[in-house]
Amino acid sequence: MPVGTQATVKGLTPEHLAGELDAKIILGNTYHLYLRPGHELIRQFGGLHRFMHWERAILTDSGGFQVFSLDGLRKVREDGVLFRSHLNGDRHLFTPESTVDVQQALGSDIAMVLDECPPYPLEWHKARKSMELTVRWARRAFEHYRALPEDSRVNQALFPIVQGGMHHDLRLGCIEELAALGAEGYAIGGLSVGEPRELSMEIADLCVPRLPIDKPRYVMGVGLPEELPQYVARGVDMMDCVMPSRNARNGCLFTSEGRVVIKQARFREDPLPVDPACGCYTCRHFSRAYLRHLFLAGEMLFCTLTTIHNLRYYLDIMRRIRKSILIGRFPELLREFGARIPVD
RNA sequence: GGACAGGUGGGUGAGUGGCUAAAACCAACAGACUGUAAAUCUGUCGCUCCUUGCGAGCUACGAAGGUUCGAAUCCUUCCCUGUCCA
Repeated sequence: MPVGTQATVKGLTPEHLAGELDAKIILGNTYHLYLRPGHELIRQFGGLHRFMHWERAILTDSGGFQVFSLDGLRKVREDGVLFRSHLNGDRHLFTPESTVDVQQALGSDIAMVLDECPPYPLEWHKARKSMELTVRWARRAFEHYRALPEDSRVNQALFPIVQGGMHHDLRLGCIEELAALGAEGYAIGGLSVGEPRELSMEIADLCVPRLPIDKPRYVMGVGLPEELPQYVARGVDMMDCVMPSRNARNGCLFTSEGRVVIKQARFREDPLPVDPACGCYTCRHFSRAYLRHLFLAGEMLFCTLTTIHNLRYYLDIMRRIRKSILIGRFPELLREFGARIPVD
């Protein structure tokens, strides 16, 4: 899932996303859209889809990640998270209930429960306390969500988020509690917070097989291109990551031959496309030398072209994975990406 | 011809006796980026050497000379640039 925090995947038009990239679903963010432009304004415009002219699916994150990333601008309490706006310092209380309401106003297809995304490393006792709070919040969110009046309720799935730090017993305990909610899908959160990559994989390996197999399983905030098949091999159905879009803007391109840091001097006169094996618009029409020029000149087209490429590269990997599964050749593809087949 | 102002590292530009191999910004080069406070951030950025140390040596603030323990900073002469006046 490409990430479009502020009702835009930075640098792209919805036409890029739906056409060239053929993305089926993108992310939005409750915290950011609540602060600006405001969920009521978006409701006025007929919801996030119409507001941003995106007809396909949208998943909105709850603001739980901002508990992590805006550490210092927030206070976690029993009733919710008290944020101090990063824009102007105003105080806003996010509760499990209000977060459901805001996402109802946004009208996303999948809403996420408010969770506490804790930092890494975190000792067992603190991780336990944090996980238990996340579980209580999830229950409250679901209670509120299910009590929404039928007539005004927007059709929307709500996913709870497994926490528990890097502690196996806490993760398993959390899964047990959340599974009882009978949600339409489940997420694993608290990864991609600075831990070693093998550890993210280890936790996914532990959690994913224990989540309901007939429901979408979503690992939040991962990963590198070569990790995507590995997560899928562990039973992951959904992933999102800012890496393809953010790195594109910063000049780091993912290719079948590894990373290409397009701003490097060695590409000054390079006539080749970013990735000769890629079929994206950028690779079909532009040289590395041209992209490097755009970067050095600070041209905004740079962001557009590189974001198209990186997202296409990610989404192509996912398309290949889906296809290989359908024709029963996923193990071969997994081997091609140099991954070991999981024990489970 | 005259009167002012000024010449600093790739660029802009601070610095007016020692804390200055010289602020800051830009450029250049390299690195980072994981549910986006990110078109952001970090590092390097005169040369050489090594035991890589808040190390040693050399060169450097237009040029040459001088004053001083010590000069980008003060003095003298010269060269150059800009503005204004004739």
